[in-house]
Amino acid sequence: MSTQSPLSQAREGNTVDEMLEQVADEIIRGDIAPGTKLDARVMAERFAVSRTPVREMFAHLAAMGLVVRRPNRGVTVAEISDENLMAMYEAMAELEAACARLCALRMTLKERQSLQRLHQSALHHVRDGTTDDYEAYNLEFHSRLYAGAHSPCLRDMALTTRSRLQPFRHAQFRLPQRPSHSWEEHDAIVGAILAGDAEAAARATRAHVLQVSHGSRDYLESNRGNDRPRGAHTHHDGDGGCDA
Amino acid sequence: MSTQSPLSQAREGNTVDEMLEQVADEIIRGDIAPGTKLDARVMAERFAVSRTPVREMFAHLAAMGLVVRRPNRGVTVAEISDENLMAMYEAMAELEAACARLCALRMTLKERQSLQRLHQSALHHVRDGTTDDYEAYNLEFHSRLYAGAHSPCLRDMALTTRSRLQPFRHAQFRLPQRPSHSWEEHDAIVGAILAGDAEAAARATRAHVLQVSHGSRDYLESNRGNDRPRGAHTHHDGDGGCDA
DNA sequence: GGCCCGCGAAGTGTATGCACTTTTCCAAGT
DNA sequence: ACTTGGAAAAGTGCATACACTTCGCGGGCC
Repeated sequence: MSTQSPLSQAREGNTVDEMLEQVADEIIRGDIAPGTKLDARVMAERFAVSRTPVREMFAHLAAMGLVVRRPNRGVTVAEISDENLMAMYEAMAELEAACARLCALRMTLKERQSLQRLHQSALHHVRDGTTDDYEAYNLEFHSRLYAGAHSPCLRDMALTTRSRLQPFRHAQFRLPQRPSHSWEEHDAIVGAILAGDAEAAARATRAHVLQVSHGSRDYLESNRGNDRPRGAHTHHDGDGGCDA
Repeated sequence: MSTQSPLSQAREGNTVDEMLEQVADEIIRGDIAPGTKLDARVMAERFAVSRTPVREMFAHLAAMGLVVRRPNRGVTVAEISDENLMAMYEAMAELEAACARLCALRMTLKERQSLQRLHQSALHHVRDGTTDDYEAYNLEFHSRLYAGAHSPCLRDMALTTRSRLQPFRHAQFRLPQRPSHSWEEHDAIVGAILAGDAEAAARATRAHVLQVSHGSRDYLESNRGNDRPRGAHTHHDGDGGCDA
């Protein structure tokens, strides 16, 4: 969108990346529900390009794990089985635990102070109870963990995995007492990091993420009966399905 | 390859994937050196296809991190700076440590026995000194760690990261006493896993991988002066470069 | 003699067309 | 009436064609 370029062909650095960012965001935000089929032609029309760059975007989305491409049957936004969801959360837990461990060892003084400030200032979100606000804080908190590890590769893996999990985490904090529990778990993590206790930070983070995963699973299960009765999670999928 | 289909168009499930597997393998095996430019046209001729599927393959390779695509300037097989190499090894260490931790907790009896057998039977490779044999054992050993964690997502991440590291590990075991040291480090890992000591397994694995990373770095540095004097690692690359 | 500008060739990115596969729907048979 | 075969339509995948960008080179200008 934005600058309506008068020319017609050859740029790529803009075309595909812009589409990719936009569509990926829509999937991650949940605007496009898992299981939806993405038609290459309507995508092409929507962005006023031909099907070729759309196909390339699909390839990127598939590589990110946000969509699934089956040989001659088009692409659908990824739909994760319960087992896979738990497996991904488990990987996420290990990833974040590793980050937290490194945070405890390597965060700069500024980063530690900033983390603590962020964490403390979020306390009123817990009381006021604005779910969206807490979710924003939560996102930022975890991002700080990824960054504080000072390991770009780990950070990227964590961000990627989080992106793939994001479509399945919506309304995660709707459960009444979840924000307060979450904040307390964060508190343990912050404490361990500030104290420089690497193993404790790892343990606390792992526990926290696994706790979140249980929330996600319960939330999904409670919705299985109402929202989509025709078993949307039945594709077996063979391998783990989280190559990324 | 295999069945030389007489037809001409529309199959994808074979065409791109076969090319991808083959080229990725060549990059991983080091047949194509890092920094080499891959010409889309000659690729197309080589596989007797048009440039379209070749481009798709390039997209996949880029997503795997094996090649770098610059806007209008073609693709080159990935060349990793020293800092990025170390960062990737660090991530690898955390990934493998997490796997080892889970191995200690969840490996079946059969897996434990099989791991120990593999490890013990490799002892003679250390003495006989066939580097290739030891490397094969080493690959298998680590693969068992990934699998034994029973976490498909972690396994895939580990395999992906290993693929990206592989081109830079060649002749890693050429250093005289490396196999013997490596075997002893493996021994510590196996011991911890068999004993069910999760944290010890994680520590031992992390230490082992970091040890390997130092070997890789030293090997690269010792070759920097001779093999490629015109500084092949100077691209700054901005972000971490291991989005996976 | 050295630097800069413009032109040409090589190569990348996108559009379009065509071949094949899958799916759907309708008709004929049981 | 239900199932089953097949044909048409929809949609994916590849090839080819074309537009634009980048890099290299030679001639003109300082």
